[in-house]
Amino acid sequence: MPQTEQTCTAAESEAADRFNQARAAQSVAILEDYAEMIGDLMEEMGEARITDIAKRMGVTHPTATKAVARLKREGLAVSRPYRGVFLTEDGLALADRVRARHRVVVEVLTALGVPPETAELDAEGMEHHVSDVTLKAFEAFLDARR
Amino acid sequence: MPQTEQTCTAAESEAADRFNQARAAQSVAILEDYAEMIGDLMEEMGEARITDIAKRMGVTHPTATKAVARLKREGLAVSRPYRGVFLTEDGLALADRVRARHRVVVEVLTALGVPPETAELDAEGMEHHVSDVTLKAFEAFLDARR
DNA sequence: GACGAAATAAAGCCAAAGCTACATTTTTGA
DNA sequence: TCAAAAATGTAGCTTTGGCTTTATTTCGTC
Ligand SMILES: [Mn+2]
Ligand SMILES: [Mn+2]
Ligand SMILES: [Mn+2]
Ligand SMILES: [Mn+2]
Repeated sequence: MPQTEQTCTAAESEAADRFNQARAAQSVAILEDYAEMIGDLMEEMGEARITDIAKRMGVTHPTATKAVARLKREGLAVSRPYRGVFLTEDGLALADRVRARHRVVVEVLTALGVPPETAELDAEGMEHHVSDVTLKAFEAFLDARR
Repeated sequence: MPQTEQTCTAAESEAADRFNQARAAQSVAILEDYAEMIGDLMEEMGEARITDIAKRMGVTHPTATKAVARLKREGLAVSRPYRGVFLTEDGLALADRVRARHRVVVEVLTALGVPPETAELDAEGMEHHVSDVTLKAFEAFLDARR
């Protein structure tokens, strides 16, 4: 039977889909940034202290504590009171994926003529909205021009 | 006198700057999306009704109402109770800038081999983190390959 | 070992952005 | 005309991610 029921137009639902995807990406952006950064600190210092996390993120330490609580709740990190924070296996995997994507985005931007410092700044926000499909395209583009 | 005072390392302050810029961009992202979208509705229908705004954004109407309240507070829109929403001169200028940037981002993505539908989806989030410097680079890149 | 400094925790405030539920106004059409 | 439907407003709840302030714990040093 022809489905003529329609609660919204095509333009409406397409736009809504776009905004919903952008919102979804944004809701994990902070998790991604913290995971990547805690991974960096673990690499550099062996562990990630709340103070160092807060300094790197440019926030106060209670804010960092809350973010770490969310990471723990999502199974991405572990920590005991007054001790350092450590990524779980899942957290490490996320950190690695995010770090690799970050690098690709920066490389693409610089390849397009964006100054390196600007590329770093813009990539920090853009990266979270780069889907797997787009990431593959970016990698192919970079490979092709070597 | 040599300024040896240092409250944080270079790595820390650079990272913090990056995250602060990303946060700043995010805080205006929703304003930008609503402004662009209300501009579209004004073009298509002469005015933007709360119901249509909500449908396009994929949110409920109270959420749309709150966003419009913020636009009005920031001098980007005007409206009277139970009537349509209209962009101010500032709001229109913002909408035009945002719409142009959106198009450039989509074009760059497709030029890099991203499928059009994916480009539209990803651009909706990425656009807000594209600085003026990067936008200029994007435009130059597109111009060069014509 | 004790004490001061540093780090961490905990409590609570705020604004933004989503939602539901309900009240009110406007529009539509019989 | 006027009653039902649609649109809009309003109230209030939740989560998130900032913040400040205050309490507690750990650490470094003498
Ligand atoms: Mn980031
Ligand atoms: Mn990053
Ligand atoms: Mn957008
Ligand atoms: Mn857009």
